[in-house]
Amino acid sequence: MKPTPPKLSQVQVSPEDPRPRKRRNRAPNSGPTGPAHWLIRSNVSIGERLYKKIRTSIIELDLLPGTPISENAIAQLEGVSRTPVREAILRLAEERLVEVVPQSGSYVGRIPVSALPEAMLSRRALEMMLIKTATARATRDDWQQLEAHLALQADVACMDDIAGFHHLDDEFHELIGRIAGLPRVWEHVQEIKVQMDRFRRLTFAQAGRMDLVVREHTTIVEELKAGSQERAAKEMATHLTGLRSYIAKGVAQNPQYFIIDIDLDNLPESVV
Amino acid sequence: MKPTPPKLSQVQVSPEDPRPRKRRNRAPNSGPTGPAHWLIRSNVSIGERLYKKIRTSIIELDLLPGTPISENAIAQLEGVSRTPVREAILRLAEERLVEVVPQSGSYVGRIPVSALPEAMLSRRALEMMLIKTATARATRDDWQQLEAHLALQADVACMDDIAGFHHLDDEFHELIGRIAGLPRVWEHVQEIKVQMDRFRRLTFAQAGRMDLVVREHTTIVEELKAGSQERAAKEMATHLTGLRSYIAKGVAQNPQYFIIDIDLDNLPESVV
DNA sequence: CTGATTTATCTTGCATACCAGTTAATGTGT
DNA sequence: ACACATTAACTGGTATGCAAGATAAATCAG
Repeated sequence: MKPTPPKLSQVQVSPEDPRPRKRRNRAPNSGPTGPAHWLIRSNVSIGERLYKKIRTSIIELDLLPGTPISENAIAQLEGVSRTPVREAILRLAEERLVEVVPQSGSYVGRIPVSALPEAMLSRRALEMMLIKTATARATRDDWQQLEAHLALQADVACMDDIAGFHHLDDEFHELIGRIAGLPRVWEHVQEIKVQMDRFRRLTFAQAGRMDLVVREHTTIVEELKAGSQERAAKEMATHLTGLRSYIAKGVAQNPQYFIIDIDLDNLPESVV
Repeated sequence: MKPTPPKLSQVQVSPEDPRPRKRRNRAPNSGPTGPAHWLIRSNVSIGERLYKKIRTSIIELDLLPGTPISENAIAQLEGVSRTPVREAILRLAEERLVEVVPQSGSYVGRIPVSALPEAMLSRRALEMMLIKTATARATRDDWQQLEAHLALQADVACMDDIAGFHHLDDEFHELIGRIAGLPRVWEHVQEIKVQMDRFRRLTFAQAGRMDLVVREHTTIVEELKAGSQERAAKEMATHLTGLRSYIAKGVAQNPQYFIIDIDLDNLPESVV
């Protein structure tokens, strides 16, 4: 198959190398220079693609918590080698979406219960800051974008398109982050709320609640337009509070999907 | 060493395999089960070790932003193969501590300027929530721990041990997170503030400010003991605000260390 | 039939090899 | 001298193979 020529290079040639190189090495590590900024290559490596694909499968519960996943199996299924698969798995393990047990197996990460109330509180704190800042900075153009988005939400809510509505919900909060001039904060919120999202999908169908969400969004936008930071923040807090009372019940129904690392009867209190 | 039996397995045997296996395969993927929880192995893989080592070097500025780093060079230096090195580099690239340019080279990540004000605002929002919650929940035992830590801080501040003081500073904020019953939130804050820490080390020596920090910490603890959530939060905000006015100057001094992705003359405002 | 032991076959961790693409020293033509 | 094509030596992305540990089926001892 492979001729495998005698490849003794790779090793560093000694200074007295009898065969003087015709071409000199290229300048090695000549101090801090940074990458050539004029060419930013697109990162569409196999590993990146697999990461996004598996991540979506986990978040949307195509893969239930605790399901064994095998690097080999995925590699065969996708027709690639284990290397990019492993790259994706390791990234997912870092955000606790996958649990890797060395020499034994990997599993879709169970939801750490302690992450749920903390994520809710963190998200609320950050998004209250975002809505205050957005209220202070929003232009009339921003108002229009927000209202157009609200109309879109109402449309999709009518059609009972849960997945589509979930996407729009994220987009709405992202828009507020952009208006606040703090888009990275929304990215952090997204990382924080991953386990919350999985919990929600596991426990309630969330159908019928879409109208309520649109109403709350509408109220938030109204307060934003009125320029009242505190009231807008209060509405945002109302919009994001909750969940806490559902945790104990949700965990009790399907304990195999969770890592119960805190006392379910004594969940962290919320202080607004 | 090892007889290495004819290992033609690995491939899936066809159903009509003339040599029926004496041992059957072990049950494959029999539904969600989760890992064997009774044995939690320590994760001291080479990749993990390298990740922490390189990360520390970057954060503590042993490696300046923009410095080229080579997977091969590190692998040789550490006496391991490229695989675990690559694993570490990829993790670092995710938190923007390394910039990877495919087929060209990798570099210590330059500091994205836009991350600085956003990190400060996020941290402030989260830590204000933490101190309020901690104030509400703290027991007399917690008070003692806090005061003991303040004494420790004062000691180290006297000795001009900057690195040690930085560590204690982090520990103080971590303690507040624990008292609030929300330790994961502090972990998130740590991720958020990485670029801020690098900026600080790049621009000011921070010497002489240690006494001020200890005084501010002391004030915060006093308000916590008094049980006044709002005042404690206000002191925390004061403690964490700042930096903004230094950004433009710091970037101007060493522009090669930064990714200037926002308008330096129009940094995001702070809304408390 | 029950419980301990063996063993085939899994798993992930790491090493190695190869590839395509980038880069910069070099050679060459003008 | 200077512009330009050439090309050796690098880069990170991927494929593959082996090793050590874990696990459950198969086997054996009682």
